[in-house]
Amino acid sequence: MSIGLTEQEKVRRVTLKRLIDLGINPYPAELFPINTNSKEIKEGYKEAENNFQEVVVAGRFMSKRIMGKASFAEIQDAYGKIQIYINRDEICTGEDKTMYNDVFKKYLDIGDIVGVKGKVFKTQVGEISVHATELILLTKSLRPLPIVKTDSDGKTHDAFTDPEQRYRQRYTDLIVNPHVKEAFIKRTKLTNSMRQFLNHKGYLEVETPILQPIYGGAAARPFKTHHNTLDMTLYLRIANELYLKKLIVGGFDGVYEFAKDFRNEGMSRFHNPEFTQMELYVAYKDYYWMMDLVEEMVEKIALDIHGKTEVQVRKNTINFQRPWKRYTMYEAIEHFTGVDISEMNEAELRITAEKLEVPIDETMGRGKLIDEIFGEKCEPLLIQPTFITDYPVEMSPLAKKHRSKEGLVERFEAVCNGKEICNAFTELNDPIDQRARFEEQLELGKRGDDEAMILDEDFLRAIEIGMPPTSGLGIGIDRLAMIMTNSNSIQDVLFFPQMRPEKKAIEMSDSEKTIFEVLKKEGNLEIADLKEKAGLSGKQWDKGLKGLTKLGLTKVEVNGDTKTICLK
RNA sequence: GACUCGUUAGCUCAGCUGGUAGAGCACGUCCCUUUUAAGGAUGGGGUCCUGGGUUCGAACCCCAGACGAGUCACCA
Repeated sequence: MSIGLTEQEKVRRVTLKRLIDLGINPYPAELFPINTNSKEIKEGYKEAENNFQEVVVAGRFMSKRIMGKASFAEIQDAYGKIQIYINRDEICTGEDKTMYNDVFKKYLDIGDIVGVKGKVFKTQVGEISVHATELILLTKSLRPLPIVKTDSDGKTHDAFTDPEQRYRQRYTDLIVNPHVKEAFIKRTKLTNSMRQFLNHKGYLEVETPILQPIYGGAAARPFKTHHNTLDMTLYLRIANELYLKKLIVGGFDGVYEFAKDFRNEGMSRFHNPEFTQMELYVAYKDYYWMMDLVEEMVEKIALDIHGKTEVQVRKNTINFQRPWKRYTMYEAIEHFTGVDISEMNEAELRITAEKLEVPIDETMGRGKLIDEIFGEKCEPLLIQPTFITDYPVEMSPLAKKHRSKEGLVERFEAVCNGKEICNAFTELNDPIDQRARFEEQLELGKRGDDEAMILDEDFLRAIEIGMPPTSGLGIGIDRLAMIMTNSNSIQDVLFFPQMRPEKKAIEMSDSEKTIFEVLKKEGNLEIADLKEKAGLSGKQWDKGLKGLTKLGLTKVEVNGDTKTICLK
């Protein structure tokens, strides 16, 4: 058998061959006509009615309990598990008992996908089961699955928990860890609920470019790529804000997009290089209006997913019921630190930050200092959903200046469970001001801020043509999904989180290669001769030769006193 | 990027002071007609993450590295 397979994998390949020899196709092409599933059966079966008497189900073999001529097995389909009862003389009506004795008992393994025809009944122990009349192999599994068992006390044994393996082999994770599937179903409910809400309001779902010649709409480092035909640099979008605003200029009065965005930055349990945001732009609205919309929408999402507005996240019960608390940033800082910073200049802020033990540095301006104090002293304490409004102008080059407060913009974030979940503005539509703000960003860029925004002439042209007063929103779908599914890490709400590449499978080690090369060049050699020619240390020599023998590449021929190493 | 912890059978994990690598489940063979973490008997299965070092001898001690997790830093 092939090198590198485990014993269990070899056994399964032998089994596969036996099945083929028996004329059973382990990978049949034709459709399998299932007419129900585990959930329907468990919920709908009534002993008195004697219903579900001709069922056809299919799923993955998850356990097998053989007791002589009768057996129980469990199959798992998309909705859960159901027990199958198999009796030898019913599966094999004639004299030939191969189907039961060999195929079922020996050749069907945990992990195989099978179809079952039969009738539903309740066992003596009271478990609703399918009494099989026919068993059909639909797919042979060649790799053993981790076996997770739950005992009568509900205690789980041998759970498949290693995060690395779970993320790298999400398919396995999904098979053996039912709660994982639940979390992803909730995530999809979330986006469905949001989409339904926005469609109901009459907004248009759109798609905008992911490959962009100029990246913009946020402050972040991008991924860079190259288009061969046009011979130009393209960037994976870090946001889609500017494109959506161009559509508002074009005359749509409400557009939204569920957007995969890409940021070439650090990874953590809150950050993945690609993540999903929903951005929404609505004409003739301002940020107050948008706050109402966010409250309404997120409350609905919680209701759609959980049937109530309260969501348990670790130790905290978060209640999304409207209305949410609203603080201006100044109010929030005063509330949590007792310090009123609204009238402070940069020097005073610096002193305040130091008093509050907020880490700061020389390069920080007034806006950044305020943001640092907020981020350090307020944000982590905001567990219940809370709107924070009116941010310093320096940090928001795309937001409109506040209608009445000097130095601030009309911007809000919703903070929940100590983390930002959305960001919204009354959008800046004054082209003169917008150009000036971009130019300030250019200055920052020249001073070394590699996340400063780039001036986008096409966007400015659009704004000059005229964008109606508009309110815009960006809401982090992954972060919201983490809260709605009580997940501690973004990796738990992404099917395939980004990971370092897996280590390559076994190849020849250096010492093995050295010996192998000598043998290839010189032909078969006597053992001492080979050792000398290889020129390896004792340890390496021993390891290398043993390794080669194990890989099945060499063998030792003994002839009297001389031992010769041969290539196979 | 810093610190801490981890990496041993297909899975979950033990492995004492450095002395021939273990358990449960899974797998192979055998027994058993309503069981359920089914049971009983028996057997096979290992690059102890990788590479160096110390040692008569390393899963274990030392050094370097890989991968992962957590905390912090960074992150509009």
